[in-house]
Amino acid sequence: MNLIELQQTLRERVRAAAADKFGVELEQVPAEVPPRTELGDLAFPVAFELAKRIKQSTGEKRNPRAIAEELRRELESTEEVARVEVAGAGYLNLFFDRARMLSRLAESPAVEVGVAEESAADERPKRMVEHTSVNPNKAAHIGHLRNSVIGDTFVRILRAAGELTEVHNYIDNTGVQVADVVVGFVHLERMTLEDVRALDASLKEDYPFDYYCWDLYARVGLFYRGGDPDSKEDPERLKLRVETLHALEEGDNPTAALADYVATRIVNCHLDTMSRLGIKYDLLPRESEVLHFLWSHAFERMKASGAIRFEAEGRNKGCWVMPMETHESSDEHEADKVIVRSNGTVTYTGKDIAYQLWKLGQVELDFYFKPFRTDSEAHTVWMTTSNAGEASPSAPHFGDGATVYNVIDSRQSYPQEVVKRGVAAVAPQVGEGASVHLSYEMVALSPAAAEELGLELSTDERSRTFVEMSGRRGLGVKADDLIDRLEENEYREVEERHPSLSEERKREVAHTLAVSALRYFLLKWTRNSVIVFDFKEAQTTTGESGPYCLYAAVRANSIFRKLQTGELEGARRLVSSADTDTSARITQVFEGELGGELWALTTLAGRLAEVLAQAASAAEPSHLARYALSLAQSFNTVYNRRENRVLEEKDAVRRAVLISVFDYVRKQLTSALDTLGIEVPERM
RNA sequence: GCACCCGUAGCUCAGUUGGAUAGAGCGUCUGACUACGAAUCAGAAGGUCGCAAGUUCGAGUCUUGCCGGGUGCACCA
Repeated sequence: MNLIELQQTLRERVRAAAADKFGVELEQVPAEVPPRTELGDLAFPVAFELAKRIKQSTGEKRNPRAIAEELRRELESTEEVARVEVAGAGYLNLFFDRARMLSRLAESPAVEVGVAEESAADERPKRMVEHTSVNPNKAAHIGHLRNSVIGDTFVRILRAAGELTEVHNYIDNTGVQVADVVVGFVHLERMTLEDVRALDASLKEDYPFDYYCWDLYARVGLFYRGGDPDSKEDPERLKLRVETLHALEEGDNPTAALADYVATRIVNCHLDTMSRLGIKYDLLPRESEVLHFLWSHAFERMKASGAIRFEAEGRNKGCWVMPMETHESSDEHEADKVIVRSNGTVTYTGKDIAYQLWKLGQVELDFYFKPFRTDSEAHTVWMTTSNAGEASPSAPHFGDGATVYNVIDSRQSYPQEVVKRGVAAVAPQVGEGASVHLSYEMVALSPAAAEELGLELSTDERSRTFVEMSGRRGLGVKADDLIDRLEENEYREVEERHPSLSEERKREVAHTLAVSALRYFLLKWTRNSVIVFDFKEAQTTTGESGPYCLYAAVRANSIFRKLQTGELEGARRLVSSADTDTSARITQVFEGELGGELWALTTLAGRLAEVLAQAASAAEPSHLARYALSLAQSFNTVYNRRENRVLEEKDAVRRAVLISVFDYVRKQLTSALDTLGIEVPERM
């Protein structure tokens, strides 16, 4: 039995007792963790609610404390509960049987991360998570990292909470951004597909293809503005973009072939970048297939359901639009959203509705799938394809999700709202609840970080609290540069502390620490908070950081390396023995200030499953990040006390309790960190 | 103008479906190592939770109004 199950049992008891003794049917029984351990392990503030309900139904005024007293006896008969106190105005405070709980917790299996792989017989509703979705025309930047890390961590949380997931990284391979880079290659550099291939092959490791495109894209932007970054775009030059875009949508021509080469190459670069952070995908759905396979079918459904209408006159004459009544229109802004332009092309929002309908199993047509690439751990990521000849018969069953989570920055909340409404209008049976916009705020840089990455700042910018990224000003940080920098910083620390490690090991540890610093930094804030990246803050070991959490786990592990063989098993046997004398002595270990602190650590470690469930339902990875930190903090506090030194402990029972608690804590902490995508190294 | 998000300690932020004395980190000050790993820990100082009403046994949390900040409102994505 874990804490969640016990809580559930106790809730049921309270509910039954309320019905039995007071004739009140409670829909839910809120439970909470008391503010201090002295007040117990679990509290039910249920007597207040009952007093109110009794008064409502019978008019009789009952004192909450008296009600709590009556419920007390009911709860005390539970095996795991040592005693119950009525406190304050009527709180029911429960104290667990510490010896019994320790043996239960010590036996419980660790939360398993990522093992809940799908199988053909899996009946669980599928949670679709789309994240990353970076335009495949240049290197990924720091803002994309927040998207990917939030998305990937959310996937890990869902899996750890027992859910079935499918991870998508949408590839907009026929959009404006790809077209612009193609304009650069074709019109600025006068290159053919063969030239681009040759160029790609000639590029060195420190300036790869995605970096090249990053610069080329900036040059194209400048070209559209006639060479002046502050002037307007020249309509004549923009015609090249439109021509290119048309060629991409038509397909089967040299321009489209070049675009396909660029997009596919950049997708590979993005996958490489994300893979450095342990991020993987199941499927790469491409816009080209959404257009070819889904659009016409989805369009018919949208028309048939009345979700969209044709405008015969007015501002949107000739367009198919989705009416948005709740948004007031004004002279300047039309509230209705255009889905199909008057020239017959589809807007991004239109394609997104079609794609979302497919993800939810509401469009019957299907794509072809081909394996795109397989990583070192034999995980294959698939890609959609229009070419039936490439279709793999062994492709997994994609789509047919029950819920869709789209990790997209908060600036796109309006179009996401349109998509949600559109889907619900076409498929009322899935409704709006099936579409979740997992929005997050932007990432800026601290002035110190910007300068560390080689950006030139004005004196004004240097004095501000953060520097905003700006593509136009060239103020941008490539994800790989950022990760490189983090790894270099950590490498210096590792070299100083463990000069005897092999070069390879040092690099490995530095990499692990860098990933922990970056992922933790991106995850510790709630999603709707703007974050300011700073190397010092991310890589500190004394504050709220990944390395701090790792240090606690590494220290815990080092104890177990020094224990005698079999001692851990012996300790487990001792704490799980039913012997009343032993359990009395175990209970004693948890008494007093020192024991209370140890007990608080134990119950905190026991809350992982509960935290995972909350993080999953709130779609908020920062809950888990905060939990990991507090567990690491509590462990460090307990660990630091001289009285708690395991290896010096002479009393056999106390030693066994310390071993069991620390073993449980390190397991829970490791699971929590694993779920955050942070791996615990042997040394650091 | 309309919609969404945010105002909590000097700074940056947490705060579960409304619950007990509002918490962290940084910064400041004072302490603890020939170490089960000090990349750590302990202690101190620091708050009219933007303002004002309302609902409630109970409000940082819910409602309304105001003040202040951010974002979005294309036949771009």
